[in-house]
Amino acid sequence: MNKPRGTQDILPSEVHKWHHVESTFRDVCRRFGYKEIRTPLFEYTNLFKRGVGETTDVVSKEMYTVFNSREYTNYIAKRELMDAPPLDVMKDFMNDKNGMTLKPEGTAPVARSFVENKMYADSQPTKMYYVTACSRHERPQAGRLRQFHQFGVEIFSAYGASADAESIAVADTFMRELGLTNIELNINSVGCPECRPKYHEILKSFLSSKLDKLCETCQERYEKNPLRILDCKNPSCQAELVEAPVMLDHLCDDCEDHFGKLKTYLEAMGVEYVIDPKIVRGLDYYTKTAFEFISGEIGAQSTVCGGGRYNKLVAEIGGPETPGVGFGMGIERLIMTLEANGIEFPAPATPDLFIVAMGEEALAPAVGLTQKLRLKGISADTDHMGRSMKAQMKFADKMNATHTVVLGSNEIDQGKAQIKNMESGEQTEVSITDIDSIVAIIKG
RNA sequence: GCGGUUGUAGUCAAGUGGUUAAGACACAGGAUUGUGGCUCCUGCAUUCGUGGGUUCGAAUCCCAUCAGCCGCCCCA
Repeated sequence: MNKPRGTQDILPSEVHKWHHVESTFRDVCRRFGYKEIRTPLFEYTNLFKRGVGETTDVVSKEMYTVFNSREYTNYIAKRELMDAPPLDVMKDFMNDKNGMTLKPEGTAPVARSFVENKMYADSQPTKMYYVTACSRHERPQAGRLRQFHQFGVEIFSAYGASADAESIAVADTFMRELGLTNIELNINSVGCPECRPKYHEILKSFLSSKLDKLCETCQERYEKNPLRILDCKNPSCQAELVEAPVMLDHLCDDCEDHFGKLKTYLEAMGVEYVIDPKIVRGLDYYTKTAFEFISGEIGAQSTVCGGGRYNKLVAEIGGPETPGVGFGMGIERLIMTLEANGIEFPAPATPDLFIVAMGEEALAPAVGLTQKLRLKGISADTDHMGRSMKAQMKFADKMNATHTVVLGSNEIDQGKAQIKNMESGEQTEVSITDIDSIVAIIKG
C-alpha cells in the first residue's frame, strides 16, 4: 500500500519543524490580534464556484469534488418521474445538489463562516487566522502537492489600506521571526470593477496589432483573461510587452489613492517592498491590492505567500457587502525555503531520564517509577524490548536521554540507585522512592 | 491535462547478458557474569518497482504498467 499521489507523510523526525513554524505563526497572530478559525475539510461546491470563480483553473479543473451517492440516486429517480431530460445527469446533479468539495484554499470557507455566523454584527473589524490542509488535483512537482497546508489571515469589514498593510506585516513579521531575510515582497494593484474593465480595453487595443506575434496560449488569453498575458514567461511575448500599458497607470482615483496609502503604511511599518505591475492573481476575488512573497530557492514554485484584497467576495457568496483582505502561505514551501537558507529549527525534545530495567523482575518497579516521574512532568522512559543492560544504555544514548538510572535487584533491595548524567558521566545516589529528589536532580 | 527523467536492502549506491547481487551508512547482537559515545567482530536483498516478452541464461535487452522526481499550465 502506498499513499495517494501528491500527498506527504509528516514523519516524527520532521514534525518538530512544523511545530516550530506553527507556534511561531500563532504567536505572531496573537500579537497582531487575530483569532483562530477552523472550518470544515469540505464545503458545498458552489461556495468555491461562486467565491473563487468558475473560470479559474483551481475551480474548473483542480477540485476534489464528491457527492453523496444516495442523494444522487434519489435525484436521478426524481428526474425520471418528472420525465426530465437526463442529458448530463452527473453535472446536472452537482450543480443542483451542490456536491461537496475538499477545500482548495482557505479564504472562501472563512468568508462563508463570517456570513453564516453573522460575525458582521459584532464589533468590526473581524480578524481571523487559520492553519489548514488544502487539496488540489494537480500534477505534483517541487513545492507543489495535491494536499498541502496553508497559514492564512483574513480581515473583514475594513476598507482602508491600513488593513492591507497590516496583513502584509503579519506575513513579513512571521517570516522575519523565523529567520528568513532574503525573501522579496512584491506588491501591485489589480484595480476594481470600476477601472479594470476600462484597463482591459486599453490593454486589448494595445495588443490587437501584436496578436499574431504572441504565443498560442496568450492568443487564447486575449479574450478570456488579457491580464494574464502580462506575466507570460515566454521571452518573445515578453519582448512584445515592454511597452504594454499596466493596470497601475490606469487605476481609478479610489484605487490610486488606496495603493498610495498602502505604500505609505508599509513604509511606516518598515516593511520593504518592490512594486511589480505584472502580478496577476489567478483567483477571481481579488480587487485593488495584490501581493506575493517570493523565494528563489524552491524550484519553479517561487511564491511562498500570496494575498490581496477581495471586496466582492462576501457579497458574492450571499453576505452583506463587506470588504476583506488577507493572505495564504504555503507551509511546505515555507519550510523548504527555511531549509534552503540553512535556518536551524529548535532541536526536538529528548527524554529526561531512561530507566534501565535489568531483567524481567526489575520491569515492574521500573514501569512504576517511570509513571511516577511522568506524573511529575518528567519525560521518562524504560525498556520495552527485553534488551540487555548494555543495549539499553546504548539505546538511551541514541535517544539523547539526558539522564539514566539502572534498576536491578541490588537497587530494588536497597531502595537506592545511581542517577547518571549522560553528558558529564557524573552519578548521584538517590532513594528510588524519593520522587521529588529524583525530579530535582533531573531538573538540575 | 502536456513534456522530461529515474526506479538494485531502511538510506546512499557498485554492477551495463554468464555460476552464491560489491561497498558504505543505518539497524540488531556481541567483545571479563552490572553502565552509553571510540574501536573490533557478527548478522542483515533466494533478489534488482510490478507484469509480460526475447534468450540456453536477464538487475542488465524489449514492451506494458505503476511510482518518485523535475518542468509547462496554474497556484501556496
